[in-house]
Order: sequence, then C-alpha cells, then structure tokens
Amino acid sequence: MTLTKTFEHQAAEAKWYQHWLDQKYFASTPDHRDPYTIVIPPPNVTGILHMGHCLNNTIQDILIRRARMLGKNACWVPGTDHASIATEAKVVQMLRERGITKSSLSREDFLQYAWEWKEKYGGIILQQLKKMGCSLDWDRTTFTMDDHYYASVISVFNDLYKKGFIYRGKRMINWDVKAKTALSDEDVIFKDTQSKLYHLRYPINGMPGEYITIATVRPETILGDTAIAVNPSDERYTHLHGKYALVPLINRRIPIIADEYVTMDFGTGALKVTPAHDMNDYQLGQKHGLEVIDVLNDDGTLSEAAQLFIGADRFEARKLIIPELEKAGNLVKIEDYPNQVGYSERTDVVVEPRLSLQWWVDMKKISGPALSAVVEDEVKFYPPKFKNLYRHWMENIKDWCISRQLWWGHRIPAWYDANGNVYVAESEGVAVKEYLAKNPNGKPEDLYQDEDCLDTWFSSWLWPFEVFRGYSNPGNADVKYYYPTQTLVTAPEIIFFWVARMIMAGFEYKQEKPFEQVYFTGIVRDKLGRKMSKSLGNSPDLLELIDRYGADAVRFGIMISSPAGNDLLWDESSNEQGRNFSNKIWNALKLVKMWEERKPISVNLAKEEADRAYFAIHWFDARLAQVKAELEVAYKQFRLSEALKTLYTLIWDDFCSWYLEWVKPAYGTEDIDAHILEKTKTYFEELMIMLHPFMPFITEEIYHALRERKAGDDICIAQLQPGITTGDPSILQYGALLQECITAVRDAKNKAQLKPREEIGLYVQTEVSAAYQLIGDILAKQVSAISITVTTDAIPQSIPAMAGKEKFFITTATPLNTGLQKDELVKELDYLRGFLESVEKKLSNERFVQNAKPEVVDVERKKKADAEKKITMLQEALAAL
RNA sequence: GGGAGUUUAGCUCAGCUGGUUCAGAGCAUCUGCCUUACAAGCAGAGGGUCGGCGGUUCGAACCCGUCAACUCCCACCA
Repeated sequence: MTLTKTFEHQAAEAKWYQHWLDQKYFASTPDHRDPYTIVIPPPNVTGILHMGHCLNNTIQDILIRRARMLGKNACWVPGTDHASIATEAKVVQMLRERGITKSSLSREDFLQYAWEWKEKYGGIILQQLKKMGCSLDWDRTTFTMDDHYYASVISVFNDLYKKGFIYRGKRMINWDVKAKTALSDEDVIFKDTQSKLYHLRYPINGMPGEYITIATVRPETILGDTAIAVNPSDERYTHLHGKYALVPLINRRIPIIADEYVTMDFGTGALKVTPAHDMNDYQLGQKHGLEVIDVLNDDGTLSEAAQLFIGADRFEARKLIIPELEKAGNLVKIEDYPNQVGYSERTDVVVEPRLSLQWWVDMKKISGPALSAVVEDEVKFYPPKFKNLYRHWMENIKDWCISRQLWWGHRIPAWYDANGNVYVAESEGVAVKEYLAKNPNGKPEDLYQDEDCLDTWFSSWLWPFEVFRGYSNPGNADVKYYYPTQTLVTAPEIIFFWVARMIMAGFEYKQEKPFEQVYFTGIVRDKLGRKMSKSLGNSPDLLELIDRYGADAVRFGIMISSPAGNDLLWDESSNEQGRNFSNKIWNALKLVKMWEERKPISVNLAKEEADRAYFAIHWFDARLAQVKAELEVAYKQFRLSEALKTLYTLIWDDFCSWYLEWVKPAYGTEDIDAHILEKTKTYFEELMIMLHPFMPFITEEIYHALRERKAGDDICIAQLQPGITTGDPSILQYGALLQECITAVRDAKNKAQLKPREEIGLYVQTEVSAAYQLIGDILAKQVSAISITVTTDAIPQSIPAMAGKEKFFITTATPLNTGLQKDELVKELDYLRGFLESVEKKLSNERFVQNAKPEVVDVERKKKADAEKKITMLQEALAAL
C-alpha cells in the first residue's frame, strides 16, 4: 500500500460522510439505550454558515459523537428557523430587484414568492453543516413553518389567550421604520451615539417677553408636544405653574404642568412632553390626561399632524427645523451630548417609540417555574456566571410584544367583526362559529383575520419538544424517549430571546425542563477582538477554509482557540495548526505501515528481558490510562478546548515524539518486534477513537488504513474503552526520568557543538541505578551512546550534564572546548547557591517550621539536601575539567 | 446609574482546595539539523515584578481591601 505524502482531505471527507449516511449512523430511533439528545439552535433559513455556527456546531458534534461512542443513543436534530423579519426583508429585496413592490402584491402572492425563495435558498446552511462533518439525524429535519409546527404555534397562541396569558393592548412599542413592524425590547440594541442637545425657548402665552427653555435631542418632535413639565419644587418655574406655553413655529398652546418625574438639575429643568414619541412622555401624558399627537408616519417621515416638513424623513426634518427655529429666535444653544440610541437588531435603523395596538404575553404568569429551575440547578448553566444574568432578567421580566407587522410567519389567529370584537381561535371555522353564536344574524364574511404575524421566537420556544411532535402529537414514543433533551449549545446573546423562553414553554406544555444543561459558547472575534460580522468583512468564507485546510483542521482550529465560555479570538493560523496536526498523524501512519511491510519478527522473551524490551509499551499503557482520566474530567466540565489540547499533546508528543521513537528499530536494524507492532497499531486505533469527536474524517481514514475492517466496523460507531492501568505505578516516573535524561544529554551535546548522531560514551551518577536496567537501552539509542556506565566518580575530560538528580559525563572522540563547559557549570552553580540560600532562610524561620504542615517542611528539607548534593557534584565536575 | 467578568511570556490562554508536577502550554522568536514517517518537520534554547498599591498568613498568581484599564449585560434622565 502506498500512502500519499500528506493527508488528502477532500477525497476522504466526501467519501466518509457519504459512507456514514449510507450506514445510517446518524439516524436515531428510540431503543433500550439511554438517549443523548441535542436539538440544534435552528439557523435562519436566510443564513449561510459563519464562524459562530462553526464553533457552535462543532461543539455539538463533538458532544454527540462522543455520546455515540460511549454507547448512548445519540440524536442530534437539525432544522431551520423561518426568521420572520430577516427573511421577509430578503424577499422584499429580491422582489425589488425584479421591479416588484411588496405593496403591489396580495398577501397570498407575496407568500408564494417567499416560499419559492425558501425552497431555493433555505437549505444551503444545512448542506454546509454536512461539509463540516456534523452528524445530524437528517430524517428529523424540521422547519418552524412545517404544517405540524405551524399548527402548534397557532394552538399555543390560542391556548395562552384562553388562559388569559395573552392580551391585546395599545402601548408604546419599538417601531422599526424600515421593516415597518413592532419589535420586542430584546430586538433593540442600544449604541453609544454622539448627539446634540438643543436648548429651545417657548414663549409663555399671555406674558410677552417671557420664555421657558427646554432641552431636547429630538427637536423635530416639538411639533407633537402637548405639554411642558417642570418639577413642582423647582422655584425657577413656580410662577409658571398652570400657565400655557406656545410651541415654536406652530404656536400650539400647551399647558405647563408640574411632575416629580422631572429632574431639576438636568438640562434646564424643563421637559417638553411628547406623548406619541417617547415612553416616559407617554406615561406622563396618561397621568395628566394630555393629548397625543403622532407626528410620524410608519416609515419615519413626518405626518400631516406635524403641520411642517410633511413627508420629510425624521432626520431630514431635524436638520430642517433648526434654521427655522433659529430664525424665529427660539434656539438658545446647541450642546454636544453623548447618549444611547436604540437600533433595530434586524435592520439597524434607529428605533422609533411608537404608540400602537399589539399582542402581548403576560410574562409574569408563565415565568415562575422557569426561574426556579435555573436557580435550583435543575437546568445547569455552563459557565455558571450566566445564572445571575438569567435570574435578574427573569425577576424583572416585562411583557413580551409578540405581534409583528409582517406576512412571512405564523399569522395571528384572531378575527375581528365589524364592531371590533375579537375572536381568538385555533381556526377560522371555530372563530366563525363563536361569532355566529353571538351574532345570529351575522355572516361568516363579516369576520376578517388579523393581518399580523407572530414574533419568530414565539415559534422557536417550542423547538425542543415540537421537533419530536411533542405538542401536536403529545405522548408519542419519540417525545417520551428524547424529551427532556440533554444539552443545549448556544450563544449567550440569545439567553433571553430563546433559552429563557424555551424553559418557560417546556414547563408550560411538557411540565418539564427542555434540557438538562445549557452550554454557552463564546463569541467569535477576529484577532483584533472585533466581533465577526458581514458589514466589517472580517468573517472568513468557511467553505473556502474547509476546502483549503480540511474540515478536521477547521474544527481543530476553532476548538483549540476556544476556552469554555469565553470569547475567542480566531485567527487563520489556528487552521494551519490543525492541518499540520492532521499531517503529523498521517505521517505516523506511514511509519507504522512501513514497519508492517518489513515483515515483523516474533520473539519470545523472558520476563526481565520483556520488561526492558517493552518498556515503551508499559509506559504508554500507563500514560494512556492517565490521559483518559484527565479527559473524563475535562468533558464533564465542558472544557472541550482543554480536552483537545490534551489529545494533541498525547498524540504529538507522547505518541509520536517519544513512544514511536522509543520503539523504532535502531539505526541499521530493519525488523520490528511483532508484539510491538501489534501494540502500536492498537494504541494508534485508540488514539484515533479518542480524537474522533474532534476530527472525524482523518480518524476514520486512519482507522481503516490501519487494518482490514469488516463491513460495519467504522470508527464513527466504535466504542471508547476505559484506560488500562498497569501494575507498576513507577513506570510513569521512569518514563519521565527517561525523557529528562534524553533531553539533558541532547542539550549537552548540542551546547558542546556535537552532532546529534555523534557517538558518545555515557557515564551516570545515580541513586536509581535499577531504573537504568529498564530505560538504558532506549536512552543509549536516543542519544547515540555506545555504552552506559553507572559510576560514582567524576569522569575527567568529559562533558557534564544534569537531569534532576542524575549526573552525566559524556565522553567523545572530538576534543572538548572546556571553556564553554566551565561557563555553563558556573552559571548553574550560582543559581543553585542562591536557591539553597532561600531554602535555608525558610527553614531557619521558626514560625514556618512550627506552623506549616509537616509534609511541607519535609519537602523543604529535601530541597535543601538535594541542592547541597548538586552543588557538590558541580564542584567535582568543575574540578574534573 | 446598577451588575458581572477580565488583567499571568511578544500574542492567545491554562493555572480547579494558598505550599514541588508553581510560575506553565500553544503560537511566535532564536540556535542547529534537507537524520530513510513527517522542513506543514526534527533536536534544543531564551523569554515573566502574575495590572498598581495595601492587608491577612510562617507562606499569596491564588484569600481580603483599594485603585486603574478593558469587555459584556441590564437601566426611560429629556
């Protein structure tokens, strides 16, 4: 068998993914095993894969693949979210490019275009997940507007309405003037903005020459002012209580009212009140019975009610009104003023507070069990710091505005009659029936349905059970088996949007939590720390990266730089590291296959011989067991990055750099012991099995290259084995000793400017001469020593080297540069004397000796003795030079 | 304005219960190697006042206080 120079990922990826699909390894049905279930956070149908998805889905795939390899019935459910605003925006844009405006279309026609768009582009992101190697159960793919799902959303709305948890109300909402829809509070992002604070004076009615000056950042809204408010105890304005002011330019008479709400020391202490365009002003208006004048249209332009600048955009109007005010003598001054302005999360336009009639969920009625579930760790958060955040939000929860003025989504199941009475029902038929019952003379056509759709999150909160038809077909075998799911992997950004609401829906409709743990990933940033985004153009093309480096390398890259729960700074070089790692593994395979071709020989060794000949094997057994225990802990705490680092070191350093070199036939010898070869292959297999969740493709490729396999023997479904602990715990210490000795001698040779393969004589002063029975052969081979001799005396004319307490003398045919050696020794001696001094100081401190734990004191005494011994050795060595 | 988090090598981060696996890893850097698995590699090396100050303790990267810088979340001061 000839192997390519490097691992060729393209062919392997396509081949193995198809193979796994053909074998139906990802498909899950309920059986006797324990389930391990993850529901994917459904990406938007509009989406294409970005680094955030890469991180998120790699983590999920690692957890799922590992669960599968631990004998669990692993089920990872894929799907997409209809993403009402985002998708509708894309469809509107697509239509505009074709010269069609949304307003020229009927709802039915528009939806037809939208579905076409969804069919064409909606599956792209799922195909991309396949490229990453994600082991999703594709038969379960769900879309939030599938028939059963749609019906469930409608039914839930109806149910909550009937329970009195949903109501319709006129309130101040966040209005997106671009999408022309209401937004929930969570859809609004506040950004620091450099604004201007305009001081404007309003003449007092009937008091010529008297003015009251207010400060505002939105001068265009003065056209909607219906009062000026001052603090009742503000003496500057006491004489104006009950008087009227005139709105500049339009001279509307408005009352001057007193309210504690007004802060005396902000601005001028006088506040213009515009109930139609500010949350607080609205409340003030309610309290004082003020008129509401809405001066804006739904697209953010000024309305007829403004009287001036009608049709101008709100920001345009702001520019236009200032010179007018100045001309009229109303502008007092303009100050720079930094404040926070709300932007739409979806369209990034400035959100307009707007009074409108919307549907709301009364969250306090439904949030109780979801709060205590997290507080009491019934649902565990990783990292736990998000618990507080969640608790705070839940304890101060506000009602949720769920109606959106869109066509793409779940249409609100509410019907109105001519008198404005509302009939909420699961279907039009039921609504009509209710209507006719109350209005015996009415006709079905009298009813018309609410035009609006529901917030996307009103459907995605049902995700963990409705993907198993847990609402539409309650009690079915799937939902009973898979629900609650085990782990949710998601970004902290959507803890309120989605995580909290899923927990609420879970308790409301399944009387049970939706998942046991929530693992919050970090945010992927570029190496400058900026969040990756399309607009910044700092988000790499994932498919191109996969093509160039391989899916395994990309998965490696994102995971190696991903500490649990922290943001990660992603840099393309981490992919190189992944690719290099793949390549390293590949080359190890080539080495092993090469040994195999050289006809390994079988030998029978007596116990003692075997201990020496198979030292490397015994050591690696112990190392493997040790690492397996470490991995166990790391996985339990979701420290996946750490687990990967551990595996990386185990494979690269322990297996390739140490183990394989130790068992490699010595120079000139070609044959390998059959027993060693067999063990080596077994280790290689085990390592690949351990690495498989992280790097599925190359591990499968190597698994098959190592041995002929029967059909169905694939690494994808291989089972992780517990570690074998060897009888001799000292083996790890001997291994470490061996490594230190090799490094020390190599270093000494290097510093003495000897070639690595220059043959040497090696003498050692040691307290553990027995150890050299086991490690001597390997040590000699690794440092090109002709012989190893245990000695008690310093060897003259030799290169000294030290490893821990081991003292070496290296003899060589090449003449020595003793000056170099001396410098090294003197340096070492100085350091040790300083060290000894500090230890002695500690030991002479009576309080230390009295108070510290005896073990700790012993350790210090030992340090002292060791240091003294080393100093003696160094002095001897110096003398010998 | 409230809350949370972060600060350790040039960069990214470990360091879990205060003390020999405490000052670590990877990348980057430097030196020497085209050694027959691998130059996408091998063998080595250098590099730090653990953000500042103060305290507790025999002993602090770790606990407490304080200051500073950065990040995030929440909040209606026009």
